Amino acid sequence: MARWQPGADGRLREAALTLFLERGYEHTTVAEIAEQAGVTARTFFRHFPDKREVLFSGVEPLGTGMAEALTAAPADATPVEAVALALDAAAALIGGRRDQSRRRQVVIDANLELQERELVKPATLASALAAALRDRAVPEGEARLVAESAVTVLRVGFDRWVSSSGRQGLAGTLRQVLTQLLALGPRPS
Amino acid sequence: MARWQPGADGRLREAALTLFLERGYEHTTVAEIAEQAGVTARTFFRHFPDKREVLFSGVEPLGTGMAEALTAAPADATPVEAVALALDAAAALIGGRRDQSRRRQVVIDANLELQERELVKPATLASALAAALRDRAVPEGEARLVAESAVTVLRVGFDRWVSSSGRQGLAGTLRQVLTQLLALGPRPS
DNA sequence: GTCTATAGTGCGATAGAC
DNA sequence: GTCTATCGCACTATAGAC
Repeated sequence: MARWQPGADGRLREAALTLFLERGYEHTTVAEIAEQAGVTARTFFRHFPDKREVLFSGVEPLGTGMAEALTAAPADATPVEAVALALDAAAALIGGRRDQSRRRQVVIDANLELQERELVKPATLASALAAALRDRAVPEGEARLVAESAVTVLRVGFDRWVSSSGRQGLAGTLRQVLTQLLALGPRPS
Repeated sequence: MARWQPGADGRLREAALTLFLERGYEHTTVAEIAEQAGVTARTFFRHFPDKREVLFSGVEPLGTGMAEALTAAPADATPVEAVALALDAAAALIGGRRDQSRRRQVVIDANLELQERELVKPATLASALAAALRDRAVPEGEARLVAESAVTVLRVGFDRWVSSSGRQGLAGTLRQVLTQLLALGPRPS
C-alpha cells in the first residue's frame, strides 16, 4: 500500500469545503481539514500559504488560462473576439464544477473576510487580461476597458450559471452575457 | 467666539489627506489628524467609524447620487441612457476635485489595506445601481450586467481622468469611455 | 514574556443654536 | 426646554518594540 494517496491538493480542497459548509469557516481548524483529507496540518500549509487560500488558489489557473487564450488568439482577431476565446477558456477550466462552485459561494457569502478576499481576484484578473491585450498591440485605453468588461462578463455570467438550474453550460452562459453586453449599444443621445 | 468651528468633517478629511501624504497612512495617528483639524480624537471617531473611513466615506454620496439619477431618469429612457445620466451625476459630484482625487489615489496605492478597502466600494456601488435599475422595471439579468458595466466605465474613466493632464473634464471622459464600450460590438463570430 | 502606542468605545457634562 | 456637536476621561484590545 502506498504511503500516501495522490491528489492531496484536491482532497484538501474538498475537505475544507465540506467542513466550512458544516460548521462555518471560522469554526473549522486547519488540523480538522487536514485530518479529513488524511494528511497532517503541515502538509496543508505546504499546499496553501494560509487557511483562506484553500478556497482561492484554484482560481489562479484561471488568470493564466485566460491570458494564454488571449495570446494564442489569431493575430487578426479583434480584442473582443480574443476576449470571447478567453471566456471559452475560462469556461473550460471551471465549467465542470458547478456544484463545487455553488458550495464555495455559500461559504464565501457567509463570511466578510472571505468576501473582501474574493474581490481581489477579479481585480488582478483584469490586470492580467489588460496586460495580455497590450501584448496584442491593443492600445492602452482600450485594453483596460475591454479587460475590465471581460471580467464583468465573467462575474455576471458565473453568478447566473451558479444560481441557475444548470441546463445551460458555463460556456454558453458566458457567450450569452457577452452578446448581451455588446448589444447594449447603440449610443444614447 | 463659537466653541467649535463648523465643517469639522471636511477639515478632518483634508488634514488626513495631507498627513497621509506627508508621512504615510500607517505613520499618521488619529490624534494628529484631529489636532490638525482643531478637534479631539474622540470627535474624529464621531465622524468616521474608523481611521480608513476618512478616505472612503466621501464616496457614499456617489452611490446615492447615481441611484437617484437613475430613479429620476425619464421613464422612457433605456437602461443605458439612464446609466449615462447616472454617470453625469457622478461627474458632477467628484468632477471638481481632481487634485484631491489624485492625492487620495497616491495614498491608497501606497497601502495594501487601503487597496482592499478600495475594492469594496465599486462592488457595493454596483449592487446599488442594479437595485435602482430593477426599480425601473429592468429585468434582473440585464440590470446586473448594466450596473456592473456602469461601474466599469466609472472606474476606467476615473483612472484616465485622474492620471491625465486634465484638459477634459470627468463628465466628458466618462461619456467617452461609455461610448467606447458601446462601440465594442458587433458580436464576434 | 512585559511595555507602550494606537485604534476604537461608552458615557456624562457642556456650550451654543433653535 | 430640545437637539447637536463637542470635550474629557476612563476604558478595552491589540500590534509592535524591547
